[in-house]
Amino acid sequence: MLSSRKEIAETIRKSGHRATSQRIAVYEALWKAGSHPNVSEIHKFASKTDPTISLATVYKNLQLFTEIGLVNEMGFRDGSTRYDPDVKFHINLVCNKCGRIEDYDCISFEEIAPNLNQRAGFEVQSHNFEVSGLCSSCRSQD
Amino acid sequence: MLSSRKEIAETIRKSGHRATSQRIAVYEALWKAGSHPNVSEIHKFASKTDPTISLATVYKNLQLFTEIGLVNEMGFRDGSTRYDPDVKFHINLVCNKCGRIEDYDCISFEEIAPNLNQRAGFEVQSHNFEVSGLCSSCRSQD
DNA sequence: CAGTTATCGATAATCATTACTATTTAAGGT
DNA sequence: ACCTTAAATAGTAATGATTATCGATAACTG
Repeated sequence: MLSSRKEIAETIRKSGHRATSQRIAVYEALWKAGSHPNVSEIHKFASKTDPTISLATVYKNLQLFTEIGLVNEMGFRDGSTRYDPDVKFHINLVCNKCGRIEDYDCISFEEIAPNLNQRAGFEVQSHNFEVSGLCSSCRSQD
Repeated sequence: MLSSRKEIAETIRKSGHRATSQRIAVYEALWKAGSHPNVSEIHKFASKTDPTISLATVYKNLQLFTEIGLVNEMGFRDGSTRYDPDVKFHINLVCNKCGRIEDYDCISFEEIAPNLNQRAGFEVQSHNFEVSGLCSSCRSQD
């Protein structure tokens, strides 16, 4: 996690892009907007810092952050697209009833698919491991 | 895989739904439409069997098949939703450049997250494991 | 500090998905 | 085989998410 605005700005510049105030607001909003926020949730939080920030700007910057590896963009089974600034490999447990997403730590990706790069010639850039079903609290309600 | 129409029809009826000709056409199209088809690809193939089948019908039946476990519905990073009649656990390697999706077999889900049900109280209904990056042929083009 | 050009805001356009409704049809009982 | 009836369908309108467009603005370079 990049904590200071200076640090965020430098990371963006290093990737060859301009460190605008909107970009920094979007990056900060990513962390404030709770776990696995979608675009409109991120926009809501970015608006607190910059009340005139456009939804289109949020979209474009999330795309940029995805390209430069600052955030993990994920498509879910229900069609929603969500973002996670925590790029560490983990399982997302998605409840089909209440919709909550819970992170679950498991063995490393290297243990799951050893030497994927050499075996399949595939260069990994990001992961999304979604497991959907029923969470404990929804199961006990029936 | 259910091969005969009679077998498909029986499976649908067992789930408490009507075995319509459109449903059977959608199920058969799922296999004919190549690997990980999206809705419009499935609709295209189902139209060959039933030229008047509606896109809305394809949507509704894919939803039904997902509910009764006949197909795996998956959301991808690029926002697309695709369907896989092969519900066996595997990794989908998605190339960010050419878009091709390649299946990759790995260790079982039980080995990745042992006793998930007991540990997290989570009842698993489906998986989608997406790994995106660059495939071997796109890498060698640079 | 001025010039260049990436980026922004606002909004229109596009695309995927869902909602709606009159009509058709599968399945069960006679 | 024929009714009955509720489920399912076709066609289309409505919705919602994402992308495209473009004139205005501001970040970086020298």
